[in-house]
Amino acid sequence: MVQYSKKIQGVPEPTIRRMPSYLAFAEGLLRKGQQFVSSTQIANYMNIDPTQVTKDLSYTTIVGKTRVGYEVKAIVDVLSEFLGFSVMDNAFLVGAGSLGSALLHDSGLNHFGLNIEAAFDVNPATIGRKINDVEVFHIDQFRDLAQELNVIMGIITVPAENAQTVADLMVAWGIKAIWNFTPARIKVPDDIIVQNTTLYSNLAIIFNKLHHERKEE
Amino acid sequence: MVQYSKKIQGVPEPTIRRMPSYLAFAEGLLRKGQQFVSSTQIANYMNIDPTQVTKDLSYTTIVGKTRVGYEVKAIVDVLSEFLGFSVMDNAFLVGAGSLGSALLHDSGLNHFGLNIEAAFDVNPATIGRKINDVEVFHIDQFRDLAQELNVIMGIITVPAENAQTVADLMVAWGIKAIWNFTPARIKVPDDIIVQNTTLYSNLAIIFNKLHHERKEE
DNA sequence: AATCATTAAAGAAATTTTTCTTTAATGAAA
DNA sequence: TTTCATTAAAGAAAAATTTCTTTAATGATT
Repeated sequence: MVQYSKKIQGVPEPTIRRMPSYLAFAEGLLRKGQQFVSSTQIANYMNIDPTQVTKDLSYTTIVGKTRVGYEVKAIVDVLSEFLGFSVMDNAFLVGAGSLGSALLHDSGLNHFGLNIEAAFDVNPATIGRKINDVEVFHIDQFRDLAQELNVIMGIITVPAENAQTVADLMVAWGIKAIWNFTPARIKVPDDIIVQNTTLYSNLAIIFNKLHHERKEE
Repeated sequence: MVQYSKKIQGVPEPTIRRMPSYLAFAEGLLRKGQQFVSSTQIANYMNIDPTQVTKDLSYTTIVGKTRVGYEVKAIVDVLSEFLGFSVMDNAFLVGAGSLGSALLHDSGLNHFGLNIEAAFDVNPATIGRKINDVEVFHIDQFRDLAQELNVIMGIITVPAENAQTVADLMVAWGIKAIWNFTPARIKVPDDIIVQNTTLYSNLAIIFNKLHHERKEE
């Protein structure tokens, strides 16, 4: 079957996954006052191939100079911009349990362009409280607040069995993207962006390497 | 160049990433009393191709029955075993800040075979406290405790700039695997397993889809 | 009992991602 | 000034992963 349209100009997801680390590295170099950095240096830091770095950076407007490398400042500026870390987007978080409150405490999210406007839960013990200056509301109040505030992302940190219910509510509320931290997979309309982040997948990979994989010799 | 040895029998990492979700789905079905599940059902739940599911499951000992599907109980049992979720491994966590304490609160880790024996920090405010029954020690005490307890994994949840220092200590302490939650990349000997889990990568992917990617039409 | 529809499984093909190779540029050293 | 070594960049090749195709099995339906 002929495919008449696809993602235009899509940057590979593995590339995007690596970029925040390039950025973190460059930010560190910037603080240390280093002006240029070569793909070899970056690759060495990341334990990957140098051409991988140049390929990845070639998706942006950054250009390197032969025998010199890339300008550190340019990497920081262009990459933050490219990754969407330089504009602030608003989010609601549903599920103010342990993982939820950890995210509320994480200043890194703010640093990378995500502002959590409010949190929601059903637990009377947490409702009304403030976690790191973010107020926790009863989930029934979500609809009204979503109207007032310009919120485009919903973060799901409830138990897996409630993920779909929360997702349905978020879609009804007009949210554009959902960051799902449960192992459950949610069904949403095609135009809603879903990103699943399951910590346990990483655990599974570690265990697999520890228990199964024999070493290369 | 001829490669004389490689990973033997390596299961693709994307496969392992998907497996915890298969498992979570199967556990849900088991609770509901469903006895069999087809690859189509699983694929529909995951929003992936059915053959992907059969391929993934073919790496395990699970076999399906034509026109019936896979036995739910078998998926649960074999997958938990396969993913290493059915034996308990001990870990130390360094960095009892917001993310660190969230992990300490997360019962899911225990459910999936990871037991955090102790936590470490340098902040006097947290040292001596117990977080969800896990005691927080000063990092200097790590060496002694590592001797006593059979700990194979170290979890790094310190600020990025301290990641390498902590990793070096962990390696010196004889840890076999490191789960690194910072965006920094750490250098360790080849025989140490490192798994990097950077939340901000996921954020980058969402932003990229929100800001850059045009929809297919 | 015969047909049909659904399914797992295996292998082929297509796609995606990574690694390798070549080229040209240029700062540093001789 | 000339040579040398390092680098980015572009394209080719290789490797990994996903999707497609075919086959055979079998429960359900007629």
